[in-house]
Amino acid sequence: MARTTGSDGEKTEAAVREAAVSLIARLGYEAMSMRQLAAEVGVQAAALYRYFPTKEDLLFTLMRGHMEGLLRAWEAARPASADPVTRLAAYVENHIAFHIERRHATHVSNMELRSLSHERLTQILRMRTAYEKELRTVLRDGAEAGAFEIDDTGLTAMALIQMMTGVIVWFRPGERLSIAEVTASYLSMTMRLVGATISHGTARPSGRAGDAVAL
Amino acid sequence: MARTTGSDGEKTEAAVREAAVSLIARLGYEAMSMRQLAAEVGVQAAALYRYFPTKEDLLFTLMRGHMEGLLRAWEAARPASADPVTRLAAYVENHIAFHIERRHATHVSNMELRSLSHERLTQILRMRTAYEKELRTVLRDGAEAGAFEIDDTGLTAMALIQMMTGVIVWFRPGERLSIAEVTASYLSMTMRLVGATISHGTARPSGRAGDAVAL
DNA sequence: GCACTAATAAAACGAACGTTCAATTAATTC
DNA sequence: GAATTAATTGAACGTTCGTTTTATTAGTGC
Repeated sequence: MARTTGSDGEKTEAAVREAAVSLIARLGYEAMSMRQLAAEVGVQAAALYRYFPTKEDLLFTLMRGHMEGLLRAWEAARPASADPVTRLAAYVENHIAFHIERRHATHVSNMELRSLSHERLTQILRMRTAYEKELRTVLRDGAEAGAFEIDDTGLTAMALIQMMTGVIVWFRPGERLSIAEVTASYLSMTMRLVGATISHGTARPSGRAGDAVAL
Repeated sequence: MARTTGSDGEKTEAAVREAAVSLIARLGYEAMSMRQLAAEVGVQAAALYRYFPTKEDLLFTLMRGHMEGLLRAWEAARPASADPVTRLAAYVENHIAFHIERRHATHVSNMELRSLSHERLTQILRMRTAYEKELRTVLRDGAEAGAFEIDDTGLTAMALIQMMTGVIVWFRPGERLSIAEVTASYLSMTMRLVGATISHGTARPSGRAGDAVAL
């Protein structure tokens, strides 16, 4: 009863991460035991400690990966265009697509922050702030260019992010609405919320094809 | 080593509830131990069981009280007027005021649902749905009356509620913005989001005095 | 095929958990 | 002021927790 046939470190680690995201999203970090996680992976609890020195290390690794992915996704989606409407549309589309695709991981990253040590919490919040700052910049540029009408850039950015991220609370793929429909609605609401002047036709973004719909 | 001088059941129960809301909001339900809670109240852990038979009973009691308070607050704030803009403004103002005043309890009610038994979860969700339905009704009536331009009433209601409730995540009383300023901004964003026709001057609501600001 | 390393199991650690129970004292009732 | 009730303590229960240690087997390099 020791090393099992076909065992592979990389596969086990990946399975642990995947199972952990799912379990933490469902039960919460504190409520998930290492034995439960191990059982889900099909391994003994002690085996987990070969990959993650502590339970909190596991949580932090998951969160950091999620935030890095979010920042990378936006870097890849960020349009070259300087047009504020195009840039805002790209932000909204990327945010919604990313969060719907990774509902569980987003849940973990948003709900379990209090289980991190102070130092690691700071690290995650720094990444989150950097991501939010991107939206504030788009909004401020747009307001200065006269494309948006915004009272308070910071407040508006927070309101938009909360609104968009909230999608993961109620949206279930395959139900009444498609991802494209949801994205189109949120895009429309966003543009109205920031008082976008209806230049560029109906603010049809350039971004990825297929998930944008006329407003 | 028994009953202490000046001890009073009602006061102790109230102190337990207050301390529990604060502790659960800060640490999370699973992470808060009954001994920790008892220490905060200045009592031994066993004393808590005189008021709440189990830890989950305590959580449920807090959540139910919070949701009942929210529904009652809306019933009291609901305007007699049939004007959609007035009704929507009242909903937004009540929602933001209530949630800012009870940040901790809202946190608990929104984040700890998974720690409830199935039956009790259903009970809380029923109340939440009833509250959300009030907003959907306002939106639908407004759309039918031509006062709002709304794609999808259900989706818009969820987006608005997420946006408004998100206030408790970043808002801290006494910082840059006052409650009145925040409420005014959210009111303005809400009206633009639903495409409110700018009837009734600038949608100046009738509701409570003092916390509404011209848009 | 032998030495070495990677991956796991099995068992155990002390600590903390929610909860219960019996004893004890303060307040209240008559 | 005795009897009764309300409020709490202190100690203990069995369980579960995250983690560590040791032993054992599967795969890898030569």
